[in-house]
Amino acid sequence: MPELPEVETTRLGLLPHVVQQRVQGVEVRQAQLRWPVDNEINSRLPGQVINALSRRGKYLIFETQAGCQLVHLGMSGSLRLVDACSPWRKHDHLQWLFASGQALRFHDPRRFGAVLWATAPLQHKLLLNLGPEPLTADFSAAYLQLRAKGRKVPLKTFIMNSQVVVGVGNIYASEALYQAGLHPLRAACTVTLPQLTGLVTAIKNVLSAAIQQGGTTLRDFVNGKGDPGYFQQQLQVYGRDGEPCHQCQRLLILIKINQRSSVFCEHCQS
DNA sequence: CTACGAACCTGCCTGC
DNA sequence: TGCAGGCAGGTTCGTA
Repeated sequence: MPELPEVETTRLGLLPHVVQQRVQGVEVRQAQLRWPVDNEINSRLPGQVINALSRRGKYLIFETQAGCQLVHLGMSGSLRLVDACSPWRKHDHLQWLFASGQALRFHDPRRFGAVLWATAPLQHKLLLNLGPEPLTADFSAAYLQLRAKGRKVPLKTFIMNSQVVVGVGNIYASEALYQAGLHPLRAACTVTLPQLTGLVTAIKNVLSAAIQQGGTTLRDFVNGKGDPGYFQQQLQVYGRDGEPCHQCQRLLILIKINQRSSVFCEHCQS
């Protein structure tokens, strides 16, 4: 479900309801997620005040004086604010109870998500080697050129690698490559600097637009308040295989790249 | 170092 | 109606 725009949408939605709130209690009903829920969530988090809610890549970081809770939504995870006494739904695995009487529930049918604890989150093993944030100046064509040197992997695989740049998942990689007119199978090292410039611009454009629209809802993504996103109405290629390209009217092609569906236009992307 | 496949899980849709 | 198979927004890990 969530790529960077969905995680950011979740963060923005939760921000006013979570920051400065004291965690009164934690209830873990299913600790077996991608990795077992860290014990510190039970032992150290209760009683702490959430000082800030930040994001690194697709990780949400709940900051407290005692340490930070990291939440990754995986493929199907979502966080939702509910009334503390509202009934638990199937696949609600965790709840954080706040002094306000609201509770934050972690819902994740596939359990690919994670809830972890770190005293220095950016030094955590899973965050330490992440590439730059796509919406900062660190993510530039010059940087990409440096990283692409000698890499023969498909361009789509390259930009979906979180060590290269964070936050670009299957939907937005497909959209950005289409917008930049670049073929998803192009070997990364063959892309010229002007083309990388266009690609960087396209990635920033697509992600920014998606955040503005509240993310993409294909099945069940909702923000912290339970609202869906609207960016799916602006998808140009993802999920449109067999339909006409909006630029040339030829039919869009679907191929598998690393077991992931990749839709593109053979005529407009090279 | 790079590249590829498998693995983690459940739900939903398609076709027989 | 039932069931098998394939698919899904992510990421790590083991193996060549």
